[in-house]
Amino acid sequence: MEVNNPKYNNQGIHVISTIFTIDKGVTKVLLIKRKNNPYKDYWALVGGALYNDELLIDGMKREIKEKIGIDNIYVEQFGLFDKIDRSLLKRMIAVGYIGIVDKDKLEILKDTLKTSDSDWYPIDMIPTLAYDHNIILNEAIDVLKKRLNETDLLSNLYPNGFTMPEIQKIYESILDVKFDRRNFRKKLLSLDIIEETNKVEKFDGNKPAKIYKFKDNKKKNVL
Amino acid sequence: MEVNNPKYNNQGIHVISTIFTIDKGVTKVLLIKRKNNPYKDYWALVGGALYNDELLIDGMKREIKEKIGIDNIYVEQFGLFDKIDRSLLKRMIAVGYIGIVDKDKLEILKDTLKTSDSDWYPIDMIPTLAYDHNIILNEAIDVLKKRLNETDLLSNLYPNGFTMPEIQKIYESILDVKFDRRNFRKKLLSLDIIEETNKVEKFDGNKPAKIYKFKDNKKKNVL
DNA sequence: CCAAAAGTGTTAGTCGTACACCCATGT
DNA sequence: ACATGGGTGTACGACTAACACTTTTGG
Repeated sequence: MEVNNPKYNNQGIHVISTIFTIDKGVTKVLLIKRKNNPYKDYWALVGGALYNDELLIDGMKREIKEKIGIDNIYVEQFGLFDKIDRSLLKRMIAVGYIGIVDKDKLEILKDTLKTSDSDWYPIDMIPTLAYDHNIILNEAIDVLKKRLNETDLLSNLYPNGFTMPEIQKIYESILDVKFDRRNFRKKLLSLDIIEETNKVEKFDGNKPAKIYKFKDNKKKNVL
Repeated sequence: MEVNNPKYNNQGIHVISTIFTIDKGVTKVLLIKRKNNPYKDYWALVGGALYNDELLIDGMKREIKEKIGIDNIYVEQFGLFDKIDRSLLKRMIAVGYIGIVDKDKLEILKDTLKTSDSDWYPIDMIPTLAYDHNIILNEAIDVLKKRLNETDLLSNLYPNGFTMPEIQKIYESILDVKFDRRNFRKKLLSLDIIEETNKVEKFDGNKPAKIYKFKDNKKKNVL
């Protein structure tokens, strides 16, 4: 390889995350507002340029930490974005990541070195984003639905376990369908990805719900 | 983005293909022998560095053309390989591609500008390859099996149509299982990805077999 | 008419889907 | 005791898997 060959000496990698949450039945994605050019004051997905000495996943986690202050959330790769002019300064290839979090358990930074704001946007009310981030987000939404039963995406959401009604509402919100309670329970149990704990969650005036948790060896990755 | 920031000013993209064929029931992959350092005289997968002005898929097809002389075969993305030291001259991220071809219908070059040999290797008899190509190949073999029914991977194999026994042998070779003839036919027809032609293929002394072909709108991509 | 390989239909089991009643709790 | 929401079982239809005989051809 000729290291300085101009045909390929001006390239870089972006790592871009689509971080979702379910807020009262509405699927939302986390956007940040850019402080600097290019795309100053545009909303954007959380991400940035990979460093030379980082694995992709580590660069992604660093960017998430820098831009919204959150440590170590589980995200997984879902696609590549290679339009030649998607970034104007350099030839940048973007690697897309997906994660799902419980927004009420996190403290999202509003203002950082490179961001002036952050907020959760319903996925059907997304403004024009920086770069090709609208394209990345749309693909992420499709992949999110396909991955629910195949990967560990939901593992961030309930670190302390969940009840059947809770997790069913998550599935229903993301997939935009309704499931029969009995069949949903049977199906999820039959997938061999969750297990019962001996705890229950009590509500005011209701029958307590059993708490389940995801098995450790839960799901296989896909990409 | 600070274009010359040393944290990320020395990166590049590899496009690497795993091109499979089925040879008398044995799944084989195409390897080339490298003419130059690094890894001079090692066997390797077909691939190389992406140019700045190319889409990934176009760079992949250019590399396939340069290294084995084949035009325009169908390949699809299947994964990313990001080990920090996978290439020593630069930080290189590899994008893996998969394709399946009929080796008897192609004229594979043995000697090119950068290659001194090429050959088909059974996937359980692979030598030590250049770079991280053994890792890439192993992952490709897994993905190949999962994708058979989901994508257009088989479309290269039979541009002029195929008989049920032919395509069944391909499935059986790749998946390493046996199917019941009746059930295989029913299943493939039920997938709505193939259609009957009015042609038959005659064999010596046997009942002629109907020729089917893949529908144009056949399958959806996955990655 | 024989050998070789292609074509076809039926049955049993499994999985997914639809659906209604009982149970535990707090007030 | 009642209101609220959680837990459970059964019956039907759809899909998957097992299995053997008939058809067409060339020699």
